[in-house]
Amino acid sequence: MPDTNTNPDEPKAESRNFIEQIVDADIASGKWGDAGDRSVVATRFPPEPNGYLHIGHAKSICLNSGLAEQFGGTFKLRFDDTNPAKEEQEYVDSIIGDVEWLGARWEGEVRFASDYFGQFYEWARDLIAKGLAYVDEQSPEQIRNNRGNVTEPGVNSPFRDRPAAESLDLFARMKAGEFEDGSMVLRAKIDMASPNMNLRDPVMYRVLNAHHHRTGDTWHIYPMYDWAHGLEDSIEGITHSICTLEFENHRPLYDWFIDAINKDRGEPIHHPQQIEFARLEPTYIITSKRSLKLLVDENHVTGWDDPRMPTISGLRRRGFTPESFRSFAKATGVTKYKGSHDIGLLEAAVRDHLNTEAPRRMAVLDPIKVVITNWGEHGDESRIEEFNAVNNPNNPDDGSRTVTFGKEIYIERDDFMEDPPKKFFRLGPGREVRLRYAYWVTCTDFIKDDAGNITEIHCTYDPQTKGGENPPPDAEGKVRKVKGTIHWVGAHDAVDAEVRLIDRLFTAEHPAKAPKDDEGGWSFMDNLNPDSMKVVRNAKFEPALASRTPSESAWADGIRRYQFERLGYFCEDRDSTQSNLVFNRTVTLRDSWAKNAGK
RNA sequence: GGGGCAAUGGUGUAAUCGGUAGCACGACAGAUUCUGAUUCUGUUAGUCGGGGUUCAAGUCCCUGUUGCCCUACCA
Repeated sequence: MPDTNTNPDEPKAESRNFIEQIVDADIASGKWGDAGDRSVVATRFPPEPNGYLHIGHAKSICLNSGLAEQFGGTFKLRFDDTNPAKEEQEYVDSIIGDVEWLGARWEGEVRFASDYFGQFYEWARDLIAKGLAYVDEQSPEQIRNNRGNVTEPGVNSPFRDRPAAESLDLFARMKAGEFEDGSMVLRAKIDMASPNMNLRDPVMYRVLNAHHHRTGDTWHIYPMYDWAHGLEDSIEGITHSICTLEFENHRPLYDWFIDAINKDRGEPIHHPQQIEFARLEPTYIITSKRSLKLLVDENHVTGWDDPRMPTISGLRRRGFTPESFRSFAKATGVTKYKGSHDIGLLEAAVRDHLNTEAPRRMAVLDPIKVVITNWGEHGDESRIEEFNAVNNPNNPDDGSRTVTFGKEIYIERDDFMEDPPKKFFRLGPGREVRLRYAYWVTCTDFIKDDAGNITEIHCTYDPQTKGGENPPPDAEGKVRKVKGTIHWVGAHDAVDAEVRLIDRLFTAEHPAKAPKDDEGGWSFMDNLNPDSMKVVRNAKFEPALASRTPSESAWADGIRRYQFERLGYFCEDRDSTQSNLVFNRTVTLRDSWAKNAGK
């Protein structure tokens, strides 16, 4: 047996993902500073402001900011705004809001790659002077054709060996705006025969006579992502430059650029370490920004923050919490394996959070009227009785509120069956159920309209069950039992409301994946779920849902969230007004009855 | 015909020097319950294939297979 000096009573050390292990090793070896100094860890989140952030970005934010937090290092927020054609201020604003909402705290000001354009330009001139870059006047087509392919080497540009002075002059004139878009580029002089296509003299700058959302018209050339990105990280002193798997083949290029700048240089510039991990790929969701933009532009959804969208703003509007994002990010792990992640994990995470935090309320989505026929036999027929309802049985500190009961109430249409099976624990002719917090009632009759729809149910109540309590034992000592408890809302004080029942936007587990027999006609739009949002306009709410009750604590983001008993978790939509309440369903409760009924 | 990366239950992930394959979600059973929720208990099921080294292999070596990425003046 091996030496087992571990104490079984000691909690097992938390497992570390492969990135944490790298950081641990770097700190131990003193790679970035004094050995053991954890505060040297510097990470960042570098979005391009060309769309709204989605749940995959949320994971990256959690990973990067979480690492900095865990080690006591720093986390920065930087926009990668190197392409003026696609980027807009609206996206900058939404992204900042999303990162804040998630709870990630960045160091100092928000940064922009465009702030470093001058530095990039100087370093590019330096590379030209060293004979490591050149201005190429080939057309885009020629450049593409001369690049070769994965098995064939490319051929050198005829401009590759032009004198540095000539390139320097041309580069200055490119910057000055003397040339047309696409007329020439600055290329790194690496190796046109490299098996890594990224090293076949990649383009560093292109002529783009375009207006930039921050630098205006000062530039006529813009750096390519591959040239800029590693330099941005270098300038900001990023130690661990975390990105997704598809950039693995780019890492040698980023290393080459830094080495090229540092060649013959007195004080070398900082050389970040890039680490790639597999992006989050949740089921039933698409995360391509292009596709998401298409959904918005073609009005398949109402906007980037439509509650069906996998964007952070959409999921927030749907009711998901920052905590649920963080635990989802943690649950999905950090690896280099490109799998897919069950969206059920996100739903489990938000249920878990909301179960402890969300006050309970009663709401009837598809109301059917119930008349208590013997209400007048035990007192004034018009009387209203008050009952105490706890806000959260799992959290006694949440207090309670009052619900009121009278002769007429509403229950859920689903909670009554004319001819129920034995295992149906709800209402049916002759059956008795508990109305939560109120009384036990027995169905004596029901009324149908000409179309055969049930329009009204008649019940008697048992005054001995006041508050929903069990009735006293009978003469033989037996206590009557009831199998089911259902929710209800008093007809006399019910508040009308609109409820949006949100379901997954796509019906396919992998909506972006074309079927095998696709011959080109397929589109991810084919997988759109026609029932992704059902709007219920005649829901009945208990009055305590109309506004926040005094006993209720406010949510950090100001969004009111509740559990509607037996239905699910819901939050108030931003369309909601005092006179027209609108709620979104975040997620249903787990429902083993519905699951078995479906079998 | 090239280069890079990856492979552990249904899904996602752990396993420190080569030493009991663990956790979460799900599924299934049962208990509790004024939410068919929650909670609790139990069950289920896994190291991509083939060789090799070793007392001992998810882990080391050889070899094969499968999947993903790479030929924008996008990021």
